[in-house]
Amino acid sequence: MKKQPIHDISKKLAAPLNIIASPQRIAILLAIGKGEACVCHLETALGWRQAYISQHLMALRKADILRDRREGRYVYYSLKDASLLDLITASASLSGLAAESVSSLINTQTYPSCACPHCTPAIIPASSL
Amino acid sequence: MKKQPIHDISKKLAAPLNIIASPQRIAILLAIGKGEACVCHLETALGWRQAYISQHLMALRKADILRDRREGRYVYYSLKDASLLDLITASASLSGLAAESVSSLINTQTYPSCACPHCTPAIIPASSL
DNA sequence: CGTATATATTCAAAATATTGAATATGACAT
DNA sequence: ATGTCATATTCAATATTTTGAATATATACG
Repeated sequence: MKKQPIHDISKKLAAPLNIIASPQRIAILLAIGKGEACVCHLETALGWRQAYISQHLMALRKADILRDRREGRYVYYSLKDASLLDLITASASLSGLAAESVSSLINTQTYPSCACPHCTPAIIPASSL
Repeated sequence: MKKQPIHDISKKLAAPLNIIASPQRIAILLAIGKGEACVCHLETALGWRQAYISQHLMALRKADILRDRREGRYVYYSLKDASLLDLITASASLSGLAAESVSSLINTQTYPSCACPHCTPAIIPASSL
């Protein structure tokens, strides 16, 4: 393992963090949680337009943070490394937030095949997100 | 503890992360490490102009990430919460880096009164930063 | 006092990121 | 094939961030 200068390391560290450090993308990551979610689910959960969500998903995928899996018409997204949620939770203290107020928002439910196209508030109540 | 909607929480989470997620500011945080450092030390360690460093220090202080302590002409900066270094180290995996390649860059030395104005490579070799 | 040194601030130009609108693609059903 | 639904992409306008240059402040010292 060759030792890299601090500027190189810092640059590499900053790149994915920078993609994550956006309110919209953090919300997406929490909404996906430990399971997987399709775009239509996120539309419901977050209340944004499809194209807007898709743009952020692309940024996260490009940064190698998300995995995507197509199943028919639906594409399911999941975190490549679920420990990212721990990292986000741990960062709560930086914002003066209790870790619990973050972890309680993490969608822990797994959707082996997400109820879409029935991905509606009836199945995953928006209030729990 | 009142439950806040996901968008509010995400916004609060993103704010400090966004300040941290910059190559320059991560380098500064690593160079400060668990001790404290004055601006002139960072100038030497990072090879940047004073005003440039100061601007980033101000951003970090404004985000409540750094503490400053004036002692005569010198101002010593230190992390308000040293566990931030753990968070940065933990984020290494997101960049495909070994945690050790990051932790080895963290300046662990404490400078109770930093040897400045003798803050030179002779005292803290730039090679170790 | 004036001068020197350490650090902070302001301002504007350049670079980058965000967002909305429009449109494209891919898969399934008829 | 055509239509429809889910998702992706492109493009341009706007907003924000970054950076450099210049300058200001604060402290110590003579």
